[in-house]
Amino acid sequence: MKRTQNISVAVDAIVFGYSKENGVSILLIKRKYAPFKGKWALPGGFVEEKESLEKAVERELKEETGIKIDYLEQLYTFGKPNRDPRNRTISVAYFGIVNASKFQKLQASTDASEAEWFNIKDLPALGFDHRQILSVAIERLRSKIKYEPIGFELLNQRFAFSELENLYSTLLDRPIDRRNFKKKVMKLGILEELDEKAPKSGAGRPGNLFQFNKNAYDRLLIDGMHFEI
Amino acid sequence: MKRTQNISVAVDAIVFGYSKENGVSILLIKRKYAPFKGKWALPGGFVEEKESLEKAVERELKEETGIKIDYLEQLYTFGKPNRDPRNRTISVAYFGIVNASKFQKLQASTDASEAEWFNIKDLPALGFDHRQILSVAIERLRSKIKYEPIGFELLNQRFAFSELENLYSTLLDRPIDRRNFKKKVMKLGILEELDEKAPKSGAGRPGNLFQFNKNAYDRLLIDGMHFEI
DNA sequence: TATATTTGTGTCAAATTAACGCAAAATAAA
DNA sequence: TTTATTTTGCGTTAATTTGACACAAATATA
Repeated sequence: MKRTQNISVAVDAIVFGYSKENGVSILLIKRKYAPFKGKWALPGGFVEEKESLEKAVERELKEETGIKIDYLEQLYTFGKPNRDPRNRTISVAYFGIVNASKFQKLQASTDASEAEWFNIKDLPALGFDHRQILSVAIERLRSKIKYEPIGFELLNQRFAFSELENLYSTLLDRPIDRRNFKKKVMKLGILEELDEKAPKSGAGRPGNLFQFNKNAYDRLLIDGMHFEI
Repeated sequence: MKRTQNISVAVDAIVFGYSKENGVSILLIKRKYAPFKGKWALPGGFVEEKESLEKAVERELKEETGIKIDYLEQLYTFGKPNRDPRNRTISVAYFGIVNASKFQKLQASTDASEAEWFNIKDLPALGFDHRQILSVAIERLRSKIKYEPIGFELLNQRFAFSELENLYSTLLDRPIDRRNFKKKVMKLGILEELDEKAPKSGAGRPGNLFQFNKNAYDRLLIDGMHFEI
């Protein structure tokens, strides 16, 4: 077969993080080179000859942000002919999540790096078609928490129940009934309640810590779950 | 930026069709050239320089099978380094549906062409990683009919209710209660019952024709629907 | 004409959901 | 120290939804 094609293949990563104080955030980098030099954009870059797409994402994330991802799945492939001003590039976008502890860590060391977290409600202008990619990712996150316990990936391994509640009501952008929510989540059987109390944060009765049971979750996925809140 | 990459970009199409007699089927072509010459494979091919990915799928489908699709959405991008024996190729796979009338039509003119419908339970050996792509597509179809009325795309515009019931029970591979199913579907408010009777086919009381109301469906999508059967 | 087949319309108990009440355990204010 | 205020844990109850069936009506077929 003759080679007449001249299309580049890139990957981009939309990485979500969460904390109660900063809300749902995504990781952006400040571009060092043209095009869009100095502008904010999604971390990503060109795929190397012998690496898989996933490896490419992980490599780029490490290079550009120093972060190692906790959850990664393919989001969508963007391929409009003129989305890159240089030459035609199709980008396979990946959807990633880091848990709360890593999210906090990067925040502390942000100054040195060119990577920064931005609350999804307060985003800067972005290069390329990254704004559009981001919209697709946010939509995916919103719908995903309704049928997969993906929300747990955003928290630490052990968390207070109110953090989970807070996360869901932030993502769904509406109040949720605390009592009914807890009943529903517990009935899924994927959370273990620990004896330990959560570290105190302000007023109120201290609650137990909870943790996510991965095995129970995998069993659930086989049957298929629906988790309408 | 230096061009060091040498990756080809292709699209593949998984096109579903349905009829009561032949069940859920997908469209395959017999390859005319190496690699996998003479083997069955998904329709598809390399993306041209200035066309979008969707246009590429539509073009390839027309060239290879003569069919025009009724529903098309991106499925997944497959990019393992050695999935094509020639040189590295990533393939953006698309998920398509044709409605029953077109499905029948191709069947009639199959002999001349190299395209053929295969029931998804009785598939031939496939070239490349197309078997894996197919699995992802079938999984998508199975899960999609549970939260989007995508099943209607597989039928004709006007259909007997039993055809819909039959489609769902075929796809879900289990019996469904006809009466409860009808109640649930009708409550979605996206079907209109016509005065006309369905053309008779065998014994039994003749039923009304139904048709899908696209406007009502779009309204429903905004709120989000769940359609657990 | 009797029988089998398919469609249309219900019924009803069980399970689930949504809305809310209230006491217990902590901090914050008086 | 006493009294709010806040947050958690554990309910109750009515309304709704689901799942399992019953049965009559309209047609083809034996």
